[in-house]
Amino acid sequence: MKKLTLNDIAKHFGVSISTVSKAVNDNAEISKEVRDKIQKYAKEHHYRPNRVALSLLKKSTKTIGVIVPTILNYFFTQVFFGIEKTANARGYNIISCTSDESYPKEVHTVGLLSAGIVDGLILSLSHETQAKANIEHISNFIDAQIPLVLFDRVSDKIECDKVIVDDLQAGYNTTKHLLNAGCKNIALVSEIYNSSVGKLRVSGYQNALKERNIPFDSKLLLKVKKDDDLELLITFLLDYKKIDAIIALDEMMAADVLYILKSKNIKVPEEISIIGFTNGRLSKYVSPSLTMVSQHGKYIGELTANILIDRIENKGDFIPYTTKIVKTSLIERESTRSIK
Amino acid sequence: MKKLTLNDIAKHFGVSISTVSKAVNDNAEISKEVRDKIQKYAKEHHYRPNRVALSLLKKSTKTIGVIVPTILNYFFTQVFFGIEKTANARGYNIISCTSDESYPKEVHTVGLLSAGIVDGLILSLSHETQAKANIEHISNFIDAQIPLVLFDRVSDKIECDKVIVDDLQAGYNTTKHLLNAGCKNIALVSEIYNSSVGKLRVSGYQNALKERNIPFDSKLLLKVKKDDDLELLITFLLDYKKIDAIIALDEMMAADVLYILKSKNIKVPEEISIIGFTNGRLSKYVSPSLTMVSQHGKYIGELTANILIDRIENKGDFIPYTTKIVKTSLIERESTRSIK
DNA sequence: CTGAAAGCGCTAACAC
DNA sequence: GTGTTAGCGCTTTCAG
Repeated sequence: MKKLTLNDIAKHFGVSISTVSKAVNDNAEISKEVRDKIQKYAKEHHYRPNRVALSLLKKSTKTIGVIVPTILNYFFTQVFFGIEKTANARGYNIISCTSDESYPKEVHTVGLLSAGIVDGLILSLSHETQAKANIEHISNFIDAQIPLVLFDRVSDKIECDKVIVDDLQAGYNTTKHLLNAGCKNIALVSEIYNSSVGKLRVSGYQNALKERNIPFDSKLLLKVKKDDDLELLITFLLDYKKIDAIIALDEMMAADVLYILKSKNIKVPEEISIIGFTNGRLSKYVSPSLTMVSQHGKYIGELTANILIDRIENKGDFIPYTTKIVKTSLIERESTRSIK
Repeated sequence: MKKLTLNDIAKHFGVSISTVSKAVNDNAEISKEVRDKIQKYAKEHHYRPNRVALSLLKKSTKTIGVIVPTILNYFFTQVFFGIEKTANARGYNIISCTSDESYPKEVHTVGLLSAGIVDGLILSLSHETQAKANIEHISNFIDAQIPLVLFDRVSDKIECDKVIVDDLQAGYNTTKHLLNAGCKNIALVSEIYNSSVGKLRVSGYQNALKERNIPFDSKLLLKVKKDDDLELLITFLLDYKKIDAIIALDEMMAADVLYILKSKNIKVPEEISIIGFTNGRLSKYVSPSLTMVSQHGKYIGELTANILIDRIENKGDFIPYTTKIVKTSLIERESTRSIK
């Protein structure tokens, strides 16, 4: 049985198409009998109004686009989960896309979503986009008058609603926590040194050091590229200086660091403490379990979706753009110790 | 600047709307000059044909729906990743939905997606749906003539393309592996005892036992409900009998079991071996690292998407439905040992 | 080479 | 209470 349309039903009963439309929408204009018999027929034949036609008419698709750099990362999965949940609760569907950290793919996807298929867009910039700092595609999107909310990986050059993690503070807090615990030489490993997020965390780290008059040593800042051998970099680091603690800007990386240290028979946390970012499942299960910074991904997703939908549904009266800053929490586990 | 339409451009040049349509589509019917100037204008003003209007006209949205029970699970995330990748490569977008293992939510979502917004659907049944075995919503969907591919959690009662994991064989293989290693009393913990997948794995487990004339002991089969205290169940199990090995049907559960055993000072694998299902990130990082069954999630996603898109693009000539069975691999790590 | 018109499925004035 | 009509943005015959 092919998809049923209003026209089909109208023909079947020998009435006009608008009568059927009104009937299925339970419009009181139509006599009770006619309404009932049409509704019964519609139900029996599983009539569903064509949402594409409705979208064209109403200029609203009730779907929102989501572009994240990758889904294979606990933080983004969490955010995505939060977005999906609140969007659904508010009657929206999600079109989900991945930029794979690639600038051209992001440009392409943003372009695609600007063609009227979404009522709004949630985006976290790809690493490459942030490195290039080329955001023309975003400006074009905004010009098309479609609401946009940026989260986590944002850009100052883009004017729109934003939800960000308090990464400066988080970098500061973690470092301070380690300093307070008696650590002196604190290294930091980052795979996202070009992203806004990575830079802020490093700044926070530097701020905490400066406060204690500890000079920043760039050799303690490990910038790890995709295919770099982390083990080798860590080996060099340990040869260079006695290290008390390592901050890793990613959960996997924190686990990798732990793994490498263990394989070198270095005791964690007795000899070196580790703190990682993104409090996912790994951190709890490795041993020693890892002290982590939680960014509250699910909450960020919910907040982002709510801000976007509020703006979608409020078109007309312009509300100034806001930037919400979500605080992080330090989840203390076994990978950090206090040096007396 | 509001979204530009063909009409706007037509007015701007004082030509007809169909001329503009042909011009932007680079139709040779239109003179080179006119084409060029219109194309130039369109590009400068970021004209993008409204995809909703196109969808209505072409009766094709170039999007496919994906409904998974949950995204917060490594296997489904992997499958999703595979789907997204190949769908994008073939020019399709993804509308992603989660059933949250809930029957009503699945019914609702399937209904939503049957209203013309997707060209096809990829679905893995929710736990509740499989328990209830009520699949009327799926039948209705199929009646609407929209291609459907089921993966992993499928149902015999539904006639459509399917991609499944060879769970019977996987259950058999894991059990046999443990038996060959000298294990006698092998327990199995499952949170998905109502799902097709869970049942098949248990059948495979039973087959392997039967082959060795080991009677199946239902007390060794732990059915864990959402809020059950796993630690307590394991304690009872260990009190009941000397256990040589535990098979866990989920990665988190395997890690939990490991955790519980360690906390009881039971050596893994010296005293008890563990094999888990779903080879995610956890398994590699816990210690001892876990021997796991890999279901090749990404490949399943790619395969599923390809089958669906082939069917979408082949409408007309009917190809018989296929069921593809994807074999699993056992990834041996440190949580299993051989008893001499 | 360009334009008029129909139509995808639906809703909402506005007639009757 | 029911029907007619216009139109959302686009493509595609078919005339001119």
